[in-house]
Amino acid sequence: MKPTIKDIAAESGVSIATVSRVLSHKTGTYSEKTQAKILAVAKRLGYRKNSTAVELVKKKAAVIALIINATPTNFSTQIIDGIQRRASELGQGVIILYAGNRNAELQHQAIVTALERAVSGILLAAIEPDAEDLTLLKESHVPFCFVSVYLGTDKVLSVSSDNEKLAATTTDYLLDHGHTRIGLAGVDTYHTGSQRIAGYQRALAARGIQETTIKYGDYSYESGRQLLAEFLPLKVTAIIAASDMVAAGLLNAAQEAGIAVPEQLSLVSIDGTDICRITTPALTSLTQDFYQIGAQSVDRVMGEKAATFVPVEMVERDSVKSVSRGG
Amino acid sequence: MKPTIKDIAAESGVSIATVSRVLSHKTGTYSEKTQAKILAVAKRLGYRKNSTAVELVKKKAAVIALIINATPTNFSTQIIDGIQRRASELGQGVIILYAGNRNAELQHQAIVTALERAVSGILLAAIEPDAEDLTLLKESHVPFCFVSVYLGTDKVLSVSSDNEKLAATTTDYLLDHGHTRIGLAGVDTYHTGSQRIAGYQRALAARGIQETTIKYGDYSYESGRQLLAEFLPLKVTAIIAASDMVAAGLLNAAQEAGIAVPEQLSLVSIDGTDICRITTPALTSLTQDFYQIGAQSVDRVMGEKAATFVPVEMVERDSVKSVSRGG
DNA sequence: ATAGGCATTGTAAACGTTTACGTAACGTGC
DNA sequence: GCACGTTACGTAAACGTTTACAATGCCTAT
Repeated sequence: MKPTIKDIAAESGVSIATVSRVLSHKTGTYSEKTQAKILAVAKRLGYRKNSTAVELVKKKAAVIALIINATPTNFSTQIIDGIQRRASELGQGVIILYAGNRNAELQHQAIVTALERAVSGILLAAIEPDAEDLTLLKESHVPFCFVSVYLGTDKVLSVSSDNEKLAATTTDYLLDHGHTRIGLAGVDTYHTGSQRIAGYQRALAARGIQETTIKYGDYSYESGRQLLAEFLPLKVTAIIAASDMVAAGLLNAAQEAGIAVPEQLSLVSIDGTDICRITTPALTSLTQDFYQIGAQSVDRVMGEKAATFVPVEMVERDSVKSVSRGG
Repeated sequence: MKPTIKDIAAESGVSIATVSRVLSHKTGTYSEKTQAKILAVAKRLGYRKNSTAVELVKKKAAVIALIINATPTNFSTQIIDGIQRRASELGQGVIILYAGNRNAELQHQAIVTALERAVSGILLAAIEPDAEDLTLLKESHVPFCFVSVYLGTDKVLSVSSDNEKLAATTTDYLLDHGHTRIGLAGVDTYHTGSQRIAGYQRALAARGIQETTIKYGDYSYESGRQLLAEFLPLKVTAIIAASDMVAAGLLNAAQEAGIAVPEQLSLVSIDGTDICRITTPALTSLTQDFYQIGAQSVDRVMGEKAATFVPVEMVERDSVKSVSRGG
């Protein structure tokens, strides 16, 4: 049987209270002599604390729940990495709960599971909540934070890139390189997609361009492959891809169709993961700092100082060509 | 305050024992009438069970701990996905603990944390344990299983590809395409690397080839980029890359050096993730079934039937050229 | 009528901690 | 020598469940 503080108490001739105080470092409440004695006995017995019991009496688990879509995006590892490290620094464990694929039922279930465990915070990565979930979360009084999704309000905690600004920056970049017929590929119809569309349209409008070319998708490689054909008749000279995978799909489809990138078609990708370095040509990208997004969301949910928007960075590689104005 | 079974009991005029029985579906121990009454009250009060309390009294958490290296390999999401789904089917949650980067201290800490939580099983993904950890795990009497690592013995549970056979198959594939000067790039010096080297050497020896060309690395893109230069003087016509990322590194370095793939150099990658489809040319790969590796490791650790080795598959794409014998 | 069995419920202990409160011993200052 | 403070420790309740065991009432067979 696993030894408990009771065993240590018996063995060292003190009460369990004293053992508990020593083992949980309540300094100033015990003598050095007893400390040494108890520590020695604990070690000899191979004692290991029972977190469950601690959590029960403290009514809080030192654990952050991360709810995430089952379809693993290529950046989720970076987010998880950031969350894990920062959580670890704050003495928190991380429990990951999958929410299926935009499956409302599973999503709800994941939140309930997190609540049942009395976690210290809930992180929702790339999840668009429905009204019921939002109510459930609010009423639970457990702090929660959306990760890589901004609901357009500051009433709810979230950490992400500023999607609107990000799309505007990318559009401006292409405009500055002389492109005027610019497409936007693979965005969805939820918050993230809408914000990017807004930024894209705003940047174009600022230069007097009303005409926009938006093709919806699901951020996947397949999505990019399929979408290329839809852009061809529209004579765009550049496309902004909503994700690295979409960009890779567009790129490969273009190459198969005999369209040279960047000579005949420029491509900028939003995300900037390793994927961009691997393709030929390497993809110029508006790179998001997913590690920071993860790390700061932990700060957010634990009540530490953190920004809502994490800075992005334009990384130039080989998929964009400058065109002469009016060319 | 969150309602407990005590509140429900008071509200519906029964004892907490009855409430517990109804809520945990101990069918046959309560009447339909009481069940209906209790369920109604529970719902009205917004009752949610306290998993911590349940775990304490049951002395087991319905949770599997997954210990994983901090460096996220590009296949870890697939493994995690497999683990998560199968665990969910078996009614288990998943708690992920990062073990740093081959950091013995953190690795040890992660195991201790898992033990403190009284998890129902421990999964160690892509982790090579030291002797102390192995002892700790064995003495804990918590079932544990290595994932994507085979320690070369059946005394310890593990689920992975058969690395030796996998390397032999890949080598045979290149031999069958007429290659005789075949390199092996990016393997490590631990179990996985050694097993692959053994398979590679065995396959070559079977055809009377004693000369081998092995370059060690760490499975990364950078590793692949650097290694190419070391192969050039050796006049190999084909290289087996220890991972997709190594293959991508080799490929891009080759393209920069003006070496055409597959015309002047053939490449086969071990792993077969999405990366292989994205590069130009697409990489022929010995594809591992990481999802299954994850899923079966859960079965393993939960005492269900599962195989140690998960089948692999040769997927032909565009990075291998046939050469005429003696050419 | 009575014993026995069954269905249903209650009582209370247990799980392994933390911690409020009480207390004993031992100065210390007067 | 006494009040008082401090240090070190013990007692016991509490956290929210599960479950062994006991108890009750009712039904049935004799």
